[in-house]
Amino acid sequence: MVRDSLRVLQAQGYKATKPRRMVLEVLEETDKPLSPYDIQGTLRASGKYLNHVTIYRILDLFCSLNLAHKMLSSGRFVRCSLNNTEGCHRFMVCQHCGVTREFADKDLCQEENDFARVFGFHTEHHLSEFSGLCSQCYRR
Amino acid sequence: MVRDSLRVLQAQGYKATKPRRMVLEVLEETDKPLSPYDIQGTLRASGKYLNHVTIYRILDLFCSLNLAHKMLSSGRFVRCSLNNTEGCHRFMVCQHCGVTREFADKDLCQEENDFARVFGFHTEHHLSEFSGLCSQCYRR
DNA sequence: TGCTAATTGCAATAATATTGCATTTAGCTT
DNA sequence: AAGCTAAATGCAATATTATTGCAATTAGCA
Repeated sequence: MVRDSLRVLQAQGYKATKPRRMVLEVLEETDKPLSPYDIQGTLRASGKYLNHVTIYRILDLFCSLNLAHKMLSSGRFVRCSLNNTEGCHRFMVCQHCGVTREFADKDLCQEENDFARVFGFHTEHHLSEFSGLCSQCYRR
Repeated sequence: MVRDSLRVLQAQGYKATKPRRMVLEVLEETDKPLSPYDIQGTLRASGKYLNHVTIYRILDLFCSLNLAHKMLSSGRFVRCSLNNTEGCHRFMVCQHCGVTREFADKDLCQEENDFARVFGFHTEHHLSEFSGLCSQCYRR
């Protein structure tokens, strides 16, 4: 939660400012990726305000600390739910409701690396996004 | 090559226009992803011109026909080298030289799908980009 | 060679992202 | 609790990337 994230910030020498708390709260209220302007809109809707530049900078910082992740397919941001110390970020995005979940599997990562090695490629970082249907939307 | 791609265009009822041939040629001259404006620049350098809107539209079309692919990590475009009928696009991007290769592996795809199913997620489409070092750059 | 639908160019505008600098604030020190 | 200072934010300007509507052009057919 927000509390944990703030601790990460301070542990790295960053201040736990009000704007940063605001962005953290917005990110944690949803499991769908949000653009910087989405975040600004959400805040506005509850009578708060942050300049978009500030939001961009905060999101950059969060990504560098692995508190958030930028989805490649949409450029939107989700909070990072896992302490993903390895270079493997795997996301499932529901095409229908937009719900996004991060998950990790060391073995699968390793297999992917091995596969790439067959082509002489030395992987340092994986990014993968699967789109499909989450269990709820699949049922319908 | 360009010839094959033109055949794909016409088979789907699209015209093999001069601008489309120009973009195809640029894409096939390199194995590094190019932005629409990169493509415009390359053309300019050889005394040719295309409006950026045209390039955007051509690239959209190419992607829809699987003649090109938009890299998620950079938003740039590479030609599609594989007839990837399945929903699995896997790319290796060299961090050092930028070379990008597409490859596919049905088994790996299947494993990824199975893994997602454990979480109740029904995958329809994979996108994955590995960054690391190609064999040449790794040697140095 | 002419015709017509498809394609392209152009101008305007929207959406997204970045920069430099003045102002404000978190968190330390006293 | 008040003051200090580096860090963080807001603002204005601007850059970059992408999209729209419409007029002009062109590919491929008759």
